[in-house]
Amino acid sequence: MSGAQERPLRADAARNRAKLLDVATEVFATRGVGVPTEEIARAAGVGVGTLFRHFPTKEALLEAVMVRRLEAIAVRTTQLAAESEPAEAFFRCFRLVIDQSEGKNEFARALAAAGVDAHAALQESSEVIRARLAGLLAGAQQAGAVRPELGLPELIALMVGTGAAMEHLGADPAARQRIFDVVFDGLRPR
Amino acid sequence: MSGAQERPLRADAARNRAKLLDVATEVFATRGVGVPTEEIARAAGVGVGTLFRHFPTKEALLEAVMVRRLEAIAVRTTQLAAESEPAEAFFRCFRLVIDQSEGKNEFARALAAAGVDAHAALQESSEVIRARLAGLLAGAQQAGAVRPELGLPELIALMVGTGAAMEHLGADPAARQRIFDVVFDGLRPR
Amino acid sequence: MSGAQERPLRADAARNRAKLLDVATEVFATRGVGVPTEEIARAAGVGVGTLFRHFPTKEALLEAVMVRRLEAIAVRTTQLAAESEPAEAFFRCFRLVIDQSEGKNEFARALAAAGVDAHAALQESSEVIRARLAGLLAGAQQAGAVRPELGLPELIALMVGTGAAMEHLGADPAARQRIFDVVFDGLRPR
Amino acid sequence: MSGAQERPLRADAARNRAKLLDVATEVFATRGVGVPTEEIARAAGVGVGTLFRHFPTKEALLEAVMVRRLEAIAVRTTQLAAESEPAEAFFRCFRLVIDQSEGKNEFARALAAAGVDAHAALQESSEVIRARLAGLLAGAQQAGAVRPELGLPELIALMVGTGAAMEHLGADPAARQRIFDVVFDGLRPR
DNA sequence: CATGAATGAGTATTCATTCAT
DNA sequence: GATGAATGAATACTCATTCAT
Repeated sequence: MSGAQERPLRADAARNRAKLLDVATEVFATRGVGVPTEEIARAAGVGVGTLFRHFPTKEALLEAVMVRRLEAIAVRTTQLAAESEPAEAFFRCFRLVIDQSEGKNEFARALAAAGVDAHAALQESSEVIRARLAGLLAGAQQAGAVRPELGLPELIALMVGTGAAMEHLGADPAARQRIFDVVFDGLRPR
Repeated sequence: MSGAQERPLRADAARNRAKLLDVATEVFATRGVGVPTEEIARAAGVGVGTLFRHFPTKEALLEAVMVRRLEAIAVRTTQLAAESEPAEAFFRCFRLVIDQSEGKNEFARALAAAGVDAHAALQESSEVIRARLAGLLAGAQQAGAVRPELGLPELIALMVGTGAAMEHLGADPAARQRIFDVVFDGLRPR
Repeated sequence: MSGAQERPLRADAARNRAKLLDVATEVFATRGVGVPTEEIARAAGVGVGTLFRHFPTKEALLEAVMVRRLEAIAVRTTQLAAESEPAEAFFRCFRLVIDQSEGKNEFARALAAAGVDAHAALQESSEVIRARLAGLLAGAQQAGAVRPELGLPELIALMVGTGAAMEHLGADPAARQRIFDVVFDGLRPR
Repeated sequence: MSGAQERPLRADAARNRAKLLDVATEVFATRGVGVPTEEIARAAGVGVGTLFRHFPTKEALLEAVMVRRLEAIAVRTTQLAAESEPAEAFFRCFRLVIDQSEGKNEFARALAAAGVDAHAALQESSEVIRARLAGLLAGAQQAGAVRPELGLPELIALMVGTGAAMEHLGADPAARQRIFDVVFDGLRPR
């Protein structure tokens, strides 16, 4: 169910792969996707060759980074959905998604990819999230906590937009809260 | 009023400059800022040399594009402010800004530049807009149409975010309207 | 006698031409031949078009600069030869040539061109100088003031070399004199 | 002893680097420093990328070429100084320096760099040579073989100048010898 | 498997020269 | 004649990707 079957990777290879993902996540988030592959490899303590062995393309690396993020979100989302009532779960998830989107506009792209085209590998992860979000939305709407006319596309667009707003706003927590106030109040019926 | 005086520019030169700006605006918006300068020049029907005569740097070209956008917005904003009552003016301007932001995330950058630092040339245009937006915001707040705790930074962030949301959503007018409903309702007090 | 016949040039055109030559001489000497034509034109207070009307090529401009220098040297050389005895005339001319070669290695090139290939226009001026130098050399040799085995090529090479040495040395007059002492003593028989 | 330690470089990499240096030395000497990097790379049988991997800048390549020349001269100079008496050592070194300066005015630049400022990397090599030359000069002066009033700057200038003279003169060995006669006799006291 | 040297297409920018105004 | 806008070939340098060691 998760693409082509892969042999289990030797321990060091797995470590390299994980380190590359960590470094790339950090680097893409803080400095954008324009950073040269060599630099990422060096920061991960491996040669470029190794990077390209694990990820045949720079784009593949970016994709893997996004997938990992999406999967993390999917997991947390599932937890939250289990822990809380529908309405609360919905809003906590919304907030979670935004808070996860630290760094540049890279995550916006990730979500955008989830919503729009999505390369093969992303497809799967984003489908999971989309399904989860759809479920949360429906639950919140049935609970009368969210405007009933909103669809999944609008929800995702609002998440992307709120993420962009936060990114532009910077770190001021009070201001961030005011943004959430606006969006969350706006989401409520009437 | 805006820096060194410039001689009026020959007719053909002015035409080329304008064409370059138009093409660059379009191209940056649809395909991002990574598009080669040569391609922009070719699309404008001139040689690269001409492009670099008018804009000494690719960045200078981008800046000029943004300035033109900001100035257009400033003008329309002023008109709207004069025509309507405070509350209506505020919401019409908000919508105007978003509707002007067609194409990729390029406009988000323009507004971001307006909100953050911006090179010298942008500074002026963005100051004008910021002042105008501040005035509109204050007016709408005094009229009781907008939450009083919001400041200019939050307003700009919300505009950037709403633009991003729209971009991600695509053209569907009903869905766009639902986004506006959320944001505008959220902006209102209580 | 001086190449193709030219119509006498209108007064302003002649002024422009002279100004361009002056500026180019200065600029080539102080900043090398890499300076853009536009800059030379601007410094002369004319447009590039005018520059290229007078000198169809950048190289042609450089050539004209050299020719003027060579002609000036030829004139001074002739004067000196008339005023002094052979031996003194020789050494005064040598010194003159070196002192004229202010600035960069541009004059070395001019003399090199005189000695070696020389584009058509240079040919004539350099021939005049070569003849004059040959005469001075022969006179000094007959007067027993210069080693009899030296030929014109060696003399020119020594001038080029002394010019290069001076250029490298800078302005210190005492040091320059010591270079002259070495070369002049070396030129004497025995 | 000379800056950061460098790992030994793989065999093929070392070969490429050496080939590039050889080619650049030849090409800069015969055709000047204006030769395109691509051409140098092609002549060395590598891609441009390889050239820029070894020398991050065209200027760095030129510098490396000069350093190699200076070092070679320093080595030979030291040998000669050890083999001969002061006076003979001085003149043999002078001749050596000149004979090494084949090709255009490129070596003049190298020596000029040695005499004037020079980028960091050149500094060291040129210091070695300057010290060696100063020693030779002092020795020859104490032996009464060279005019006592000459300093190191004049000596270097004379070398640069003699090199320029030779370059201008071409290959004729008899004529070259006559130039040496003039300069060497001129260097002697009285 | 890991390494990092090699590759070369791609990009912004300059500048001699031409030509419409 | 003079002007300076337009041209486009040329050039240094970057970076994703391949492959010999």
